[in-house]
Amino acid sequence: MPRPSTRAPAITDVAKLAGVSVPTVSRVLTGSVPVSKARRERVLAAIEELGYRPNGAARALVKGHQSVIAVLASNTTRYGYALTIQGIEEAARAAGFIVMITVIESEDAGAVTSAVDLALRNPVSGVVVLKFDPVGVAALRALPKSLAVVAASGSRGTSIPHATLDDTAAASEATDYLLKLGHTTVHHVAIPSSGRRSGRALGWQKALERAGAEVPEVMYAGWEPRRAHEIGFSLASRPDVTAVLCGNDELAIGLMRGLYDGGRRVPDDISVVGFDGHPLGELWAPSLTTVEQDFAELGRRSFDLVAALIEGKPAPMTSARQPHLVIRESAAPPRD
Amino acid sequence: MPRPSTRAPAITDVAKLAGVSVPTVSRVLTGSVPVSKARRERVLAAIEELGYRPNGAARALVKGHQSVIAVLASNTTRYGYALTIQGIEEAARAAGFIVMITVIESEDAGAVTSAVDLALRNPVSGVVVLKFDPVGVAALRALPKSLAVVAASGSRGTSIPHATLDDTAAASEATDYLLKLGHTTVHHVAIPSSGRRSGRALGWQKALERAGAEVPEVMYAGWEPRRAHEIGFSLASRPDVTAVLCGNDELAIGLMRGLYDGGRRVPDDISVVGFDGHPLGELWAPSLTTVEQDFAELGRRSFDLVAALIEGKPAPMTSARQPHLVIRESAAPPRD
DNA sequence: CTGTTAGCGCGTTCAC
DNA sequence: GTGAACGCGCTAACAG
Repeated sequence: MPRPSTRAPAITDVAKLAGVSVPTVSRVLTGSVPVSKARRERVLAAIEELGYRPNGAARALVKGHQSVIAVLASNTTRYGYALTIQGIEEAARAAGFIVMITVIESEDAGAVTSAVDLALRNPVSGVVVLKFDPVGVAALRALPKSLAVVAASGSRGTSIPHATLDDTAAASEATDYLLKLGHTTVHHVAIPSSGRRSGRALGWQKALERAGAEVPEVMYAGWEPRRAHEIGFSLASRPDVTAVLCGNDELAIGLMRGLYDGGRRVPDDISVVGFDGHPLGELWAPSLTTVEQDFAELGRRSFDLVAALIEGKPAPMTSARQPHLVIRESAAPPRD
Repeated sequence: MPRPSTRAPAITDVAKLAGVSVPTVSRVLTGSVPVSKARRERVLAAIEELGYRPNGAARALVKGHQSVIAVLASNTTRYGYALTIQGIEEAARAAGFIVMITVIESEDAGAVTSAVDLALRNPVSGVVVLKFDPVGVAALRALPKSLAVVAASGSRGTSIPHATLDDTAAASEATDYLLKLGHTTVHHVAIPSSGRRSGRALGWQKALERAGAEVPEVMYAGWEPRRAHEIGFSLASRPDVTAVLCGNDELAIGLMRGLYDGGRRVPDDISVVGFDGHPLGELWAPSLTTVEQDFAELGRRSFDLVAALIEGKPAPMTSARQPHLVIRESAAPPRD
């Protein structure tokens, strides 16, 4: 069983082997100050031979922070979350940063502060909070103001910098589409939201109001496709429901199966539109009409934002590629 | 725009405010040595007032390592990968560790070493490699022997400690099931594998050989459900194919849609069995018969293993909850 | 129980 | 260009 045994080589070892002083090694490492070619090469050779790797903790101690950005999220596996994190990691790695992930299991104050404490125990350069839900909002509140913090979110920010995906407009677009198809109104099965009402629910409601259509009560499904399945099953016995906009694709899929189990057909009896652009949506039968969102891009942008904050540069206010409706098979004109 | 401005409070600030020496503060922090109640409370109050948080880099410098474990993976969003990472993070957080994630984009030597260097620039206590594919294998090779390293994998390990999910046996079970249903043989659509052949392919082949059934050529689909869709579509015109075991559920879903588009019905015309237990599988129509695997548990176990290595304890050789077949609707006896 | 002293590995003065 | 000296924040090893 391999035990961490031999001490990792330190800069002093390199200096000794190369026959130079420690600062000289440091200089070739950072490239801050020129070093004579001969010495540089000896240092490089020594580094190579020893397999030396600078100690990040020592570096961080000197510089005050390390090239690490913390990501705070309530979940890492859900589609949008996972993709956003992937985008953050990708951009971070390209910039020589590494990402630490800490999940916050609930919006309970204890869970939030203990997770934040754990994450901030390391001298991170900045933090990205996935503000897709109430947990994200709570995390933002618990973060010290002195840090470089950005939120990745669906809704626009307040005081702290936000990278956003405007799902409100996209939800309106999807709702308009269903209305235009001839449905008298559109129902909404919602995911948990960061505010009183998610951007998606807001956009849906606005579109309905603008069209003078009735605004049905929102059905809350949490994150569980199974719950959406139940909702779908019960909706199957309600002939007044002809179109449903779902808070995300997993719910849409659960809903469609519930509808199917209840004896209703999509899109013949009822139209369903999802949200996010989950890769399995297009493989469903019927394939899922949905609002595609570029979460990876949101993640990259979030990183760019923190990076700018860290360097004290003005935040690059380039807006993200916005969500857009992708028309497939699951929505159609109503029956009659 | 909030810039990182005011220096974070350090232990000296706390000591000064509490009117004690620095080591005393350290002692109440670590609890290593008893401190008189009066002083302890003053220290605690000062910590509270200042919002002090110990600097992990400084700690790491002293202790030789910090409470950080690095996770190396080729991907963070695919179902099994994401869940394993979730499990690692969960166990790590419970133990006061935080996880850093670095993705390795390809098995190309450059990509591997640069990612490993980036990850190890920080003084991690240990590392977990997701050895589900060739990239994981390459990463393992690039890691220094002096580190506490464990692989989370489907296949059993060689020199380094492994936490495994025995998918070979489970693949045999699934294949046996299809054979028992009356299929003369079973085809296999494979994911990329960490070895020449994945455990899943191996188990499938073994079961076939044991039963004296013909072993068809493996169809490689990569990770893309779309590719499985194409395979399904082409398989639709091959009446000799009556049962397919897929390397994962996403492929199974893509395959089923391809079959559907090619005019074949599942399970009437053809049986399909997936792998992993993706939550959307049960919502498909037909719901997907699959081999469920507890990836989160694999992740937790992987962390427990590194944690043990770090402390120099013998590795806890408790075996993980093993994958098992979940029978649903997508597999049935052949037509004739 | 407590304060003093030393040192973790590195970058950054500052002299030469 | 280069080396010597110092300090980042913290804990461990000593004295008391």
